[in-house]
Order: sequence, then C-alpha cells, then structure tokens
Amino acid sequence: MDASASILFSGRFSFAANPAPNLMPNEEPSVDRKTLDDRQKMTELERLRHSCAHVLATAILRLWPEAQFAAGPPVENGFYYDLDLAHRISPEDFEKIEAEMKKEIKANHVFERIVVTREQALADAASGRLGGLAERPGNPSQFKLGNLADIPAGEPISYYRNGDFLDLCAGPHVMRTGNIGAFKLTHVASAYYKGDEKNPQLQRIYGTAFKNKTEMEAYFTMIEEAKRRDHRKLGQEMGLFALDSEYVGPGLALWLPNGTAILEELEKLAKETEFAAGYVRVKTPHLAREKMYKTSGHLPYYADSMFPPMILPMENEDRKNFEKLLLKQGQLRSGLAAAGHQGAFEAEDHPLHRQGLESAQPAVADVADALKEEERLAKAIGEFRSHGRYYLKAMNCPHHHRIYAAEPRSYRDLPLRLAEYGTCYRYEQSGELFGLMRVRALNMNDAHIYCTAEQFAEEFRAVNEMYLKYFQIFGLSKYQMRFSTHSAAGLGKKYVNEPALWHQTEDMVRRVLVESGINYVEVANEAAFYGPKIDVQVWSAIGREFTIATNQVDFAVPAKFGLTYRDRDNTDKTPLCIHRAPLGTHERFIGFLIEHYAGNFPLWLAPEQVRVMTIGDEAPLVDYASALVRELRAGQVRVKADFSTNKINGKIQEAEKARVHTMLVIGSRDLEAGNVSLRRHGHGNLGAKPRAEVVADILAAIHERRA
RNA sequence: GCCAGUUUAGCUCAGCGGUAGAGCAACGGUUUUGUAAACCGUCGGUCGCCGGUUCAAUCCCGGCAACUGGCUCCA
Repeated sequence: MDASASILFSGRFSFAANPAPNLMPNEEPSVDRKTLDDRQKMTELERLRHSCAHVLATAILRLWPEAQFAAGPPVENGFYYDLDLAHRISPEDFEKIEAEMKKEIKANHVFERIVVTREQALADAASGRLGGLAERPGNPSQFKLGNLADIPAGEPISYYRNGDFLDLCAGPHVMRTGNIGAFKLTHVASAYYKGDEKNPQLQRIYGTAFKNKTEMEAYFTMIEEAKRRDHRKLGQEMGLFALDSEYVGPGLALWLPNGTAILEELEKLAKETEFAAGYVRVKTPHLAREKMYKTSGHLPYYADSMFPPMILPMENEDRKNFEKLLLKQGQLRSGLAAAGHQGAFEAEDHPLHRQGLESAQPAVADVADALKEEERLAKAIGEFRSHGRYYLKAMNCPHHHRIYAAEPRSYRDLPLRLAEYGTCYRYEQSGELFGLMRVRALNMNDAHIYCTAEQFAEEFRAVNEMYLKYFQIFGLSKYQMRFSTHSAAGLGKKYVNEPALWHQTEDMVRRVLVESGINYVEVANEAAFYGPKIDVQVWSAIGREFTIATNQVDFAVPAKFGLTYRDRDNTDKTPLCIHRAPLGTHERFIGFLIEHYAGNFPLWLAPEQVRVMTIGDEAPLVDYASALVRELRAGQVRVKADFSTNKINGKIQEAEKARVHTMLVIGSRDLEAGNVSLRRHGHGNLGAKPRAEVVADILAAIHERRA
C-alpha cells in the first residue's frame, strides 16, 4: 500500500475515493486512502467515529496506562483501535471502558492539531508519549515509531491532542470530544500490525458511534433485522441446507430437499441461458492425477488450497519397474561419488535406493553423461510417484482443457463454449469457513470459452451481458465490477511471466468494459496467475460483501496443455480461454439469495411453491383439493397438501412460518363455487378466485420467473 | 492457520460442585374448523469430546473438536 496512507491507518480502509454510482454511500468498496488530501474528504460521521477511536484509547489508558496503540481508523459501521496489552480485554471490560469514555466526552476536550518536526515526533515516540497520556519511560511507542517510518520525507507530521491524550494522527477530527453523541463498544478481535501475518498480533476493539442516540438505536435495530436474514439462520429454519461437521466435515454442505429445489431451479436457468448462448454441456469427474495440476501450473501456486492427494498403491509391474529405477539411481549416485562428483541430489528414502548407494560401483567414465542419466532417472521416478497421486479438483478448467484436447480442433469449431455445473473442492483455512458463503465443496456455474484473439472481445462482452441479464432476474441492483490486473513485480512468481500477453489481454478487457459502458474499478496485482479477470462484487441485504461472479482471461494454461486449433492458413495456433462463472457457486449464490430475499423467494425459486389446505377433512372437500394438488403437480409445481383437522388459523400460521409462497384455502363455499381462496406469503388473504384462473396464473408466474 | 468468545433436548434458551428445566417441534388422543397457534397427554438430554482436581464435575482446571466475531487468505 501507499506509504502515506499509513500515518495512522495501517489497516484497510473501508471507504472509497470514487464511489461507483450504483452503490449506496455506506456500501463503497474498500480502497486504501492514498493521500492526505483524500483523508480530508472524510465525512462528518467518519470524523466522529475516528475521534471516538481516540476517546477509546484515552479511556483504555486510564485503566491500563501501559497499553500501546497502533492504528485507529473509522470503518464501515464504526471504528476500531488496535492495541497491545498484556491484559486480554473481554466484553466484560466494556462497561468500565465505556464509563471512562463517557467521562472524556463529558469533559468536552478540544481536538487540537499540532504540527511537529520528524525529530520531535521520534523523540516523543521514544519517550512513550505518543498514544499515551504522559511520558512513559522505558515503554516507547513502538507502533507509532513504525508508523512514523512509513511517512514519506517532506510530508507534514501532525499530532492530535484531546486532554492528556496525544496521538500521532493526520486527522481530521470533530471539534470536541463532546461532539460524539452516542457510541458503543461492540466486540474484540485480533489483528496483525499493519495487516501483515508476520507482524505481532494486536487486540482490536471495535465500536460504533453516531451523532445521537436515535441514530444509534436505528443502527442496532438494523443489525437485529440483519440477524433475522442471516442465511445460516434462515437455512436452518427453512430446511435448505445442513452443515454436519461431525460426520461430513467442516465446510461441506448437505443440500436438504428444500435447498435442492432452489439449486435445481438455478441450474435450469443457467442451462437454458447457456443453451441459448451457444454453449455445450460437458460432465467431468471430481478428481484427476497429479500430472493434471502440474501441467496446469496450479500445484506450485495453489497446493495449499487443495485437499492433499490420495495416494494409490502401485500395481505389481509398476512397483517392480519403480524399484529397479531406485536401485539404479542409488548405484549411479554411488558411482558418481566414486568419481569424485559431489552432486546435490534430492534425497530418496527407500531401501533399494540405499542399497544402490552402498554398493561399491566403479567410477563412471563420463560424468556429464552420468549426470544426464541421473536426471532422466529422477524424472522417471517422479513420474512413477505422481502417477498414483490423485487430487480432488479445485477448479474445472484443466478437465475442460482435456475435453478440448480430446478431439482435433479447427478454427471453424471456435468459439467452443464448454459448460458444466462442476463440483470443486478447496481446502479453505478453518477460520475462513463461513456458512454457505465460504465452503470446501462447491458447485460452480462454470464454463470455458475457447476462442481466437479476434473473437475474444465479442465473447467477453457476451459474458458480461449474461451477468447483467442474471442480475436483472434477481433484482440485483447493487454490484461492482472489479477489474484485476497483474503487477510487474509479481511476474514469474504470482503471475506467469508473459509481460506482453498481460498487457495485450488487459487492454482487450479494458476496451470491452469501456465500450459496453460498464461501470468498473481497476485494481492492480489481484489477477489470476494466468490472466486478468473481472470479479463481480455484490452486497447482501445484510451488507456483507461477496464476490459472486467471475470472468477471467487465460492466455497461459491452454498452451501448457498444448491446446491448438488448425487455422485458415493451415498452421496450429493456441486459443485464448475465458473462464466464467456468472452465478458463481450454488453455495455462495444461494447463500446470497437467502439474505437478498430474506427467505421470501419468488414463486419460481420457492422451495414450497404452493400449499393447498382444506377447512375440515370432509370427503368432498378433500376430493376437490386433491384434484387441485394433482393438477398443480402435473404442471411441475412444488405443492404440498394439508388436509388435517387442525383449525385453519393454525394451518395458515404453519404455512406462513414455512414461507410457503402461495396458500390455497378450500372450504365448502369454494367447493360450491368452483373457487379457491388465495393467500400469498407476506400479502395476506387475496380472496376467492376461480380455480382455473389461479392455476393458470401460478403456472405462468413460474414459467416467466416472475419476481 | 492466528487471537478472543461460545458449545445444555430437533429448535430457541434457563439453571447448578450433590448426574437437569421451560416454550416450540415430534408422537398419541380429543376437536370438523373461513385466513398467523383449539385442548389433553406422552416421548425426548453421556449438559461437544478426552483427561485432571474432588467423597462427588454439566459446573473448577487442562487438551482437542466444532461454531461465532475478527485477522490473514480467497484460482
């Protein structure tokens, strides 16, 4: 990150300099604050929250004068301050910390800005004065020293002082501590200093602050509403999915019948849309040999994120050949040693290899030849080993590449669009698992488009248009396209070392985005290792930000697999590949939809679309209702019957709680008139209507995927 | 993976150094009903797992696991 941003705020900023118009003000993407000028653009509320962080530090120092502070910025819904303190602050401490904060606010101290020289700042940090109430001999402000080091030469250095508390800070602040109308500490967490895993872990105290109590109460009411919409809670209530970590494993979701209904509706939508867009469907296994991921280049980059391989025992003949190689290798190395060659070979731990090593081999005649032979043996041994290793696939692309390779391809076959709802497995770190949003087994709305450079722009544009079409269906208006490019520094490490291709493809993507008038932000150094990409970020109704879809260029991996097509000029050329997943994964997309709709799905997605209930269970009523159920079921409607003798109020309450989309009540009056009484979840009783009309409308609404 | 917190019946949650309780759900009856709960009864728990302290542990201590909130990460 830019060093100037680190004066006080070493962590991540959660407000942007250039908010995209389709975003709500408090839903801007997180972007590092680049300059002091940017900082002056802090909103009034952000200043207030930032000031409250200083008040928090003041209070903590009153209780624990030895505390060392690092960074205390405003964040999306409040603020935090990172600190180092032997005492572990727990929520039980909040009350007394808040009491001290109230005193500081009541004292109504001025936030005084003081500009100092670097020498002065270094001296104050050394004495422990910075981020303290007084000088603290023997307890220098170590993190402030670290922050000072990040301030570029020539940039002004400023303090802010409220009462006794003096902090290195670029500001800005509110005028007085008394301007903080309402605040509350919310939780403790831990964070690495400057966000770097290698740095010490600090305690992070989070809080929120508002101009007044009313606004704060509205915020907490909103939080309560958000908890009700949480996909984990709704998922359980509605019987959508289960996470059985004991028997199945953490992050491995089980789709219950209700959730599967949604999942299959999404697949149906994707299949229809992709069919219309000229995709063909394929189906591939969930695992592949190690060679696949060595070739694709994924293994060196992503081995940590893959489940470890399963290792198959070798067949008899293979084993014999393998052991012969090991013996031979040992002997060869022994011979090389006898010839005085001290090669640094990879150690092999095998009895036969050792037996070879210990054999008294005559010195080799030609060391260069012997080394060549050694290299060949080592490679062959590696291949034998690799042959029996299978990995669960973390991505579908290599399998699709092999489908491409399964037949000779002509330029006439391109673009070739291979689509699959592929199941991938990723070994996400345990702490990163999160309901359905971050899982270890995922069903991806995947496809790979193989095309020529000339076709690329059109294909890429079509993919982006498909995204927009989907977003419209789901009434998704808040999203942000994020264009991720490479960094020169990462070439050969994080990114394949093809600088010309990077620039070429990045230009192509940028042009498509500009020409389609798509609103996007460009971020450097976040591309995939094989090419630039566009991620689509959405904000769930709860305000959680997620990458829901992705559209990536791949100019590297097809070549690694030797994929070619025969062009007009009768030469073989390598196709470009577009990886795209507009609906992301079922897990994340449905998790998102649950929160988006608060569990109140439109008819076409609702797990239980219709429930037919009778008032009483007398035979003619049940016959009439049964016929209705059969008719709906014949129309592929997910319908259930409740013909029990419970009171109609009770039946309705049950159906409402289950969020059944459409409730059809049938009593003797309806029977006589050939009607059904219609009720919709969230809309109440809509009155009696002719049966045929209601059925036709239900079928039409499902077919049209009406919102 | 790291820091902190949490884990009691299918769900939501009480409770306590002397091996447990409510509501809802489930199940069995009774009830024949007009748009968000009719009534009665029954069942249900190795108090996350393993170990320690104690005459006695669900409760105190330690380890592990899972979950939650963050951090780091996210092809």
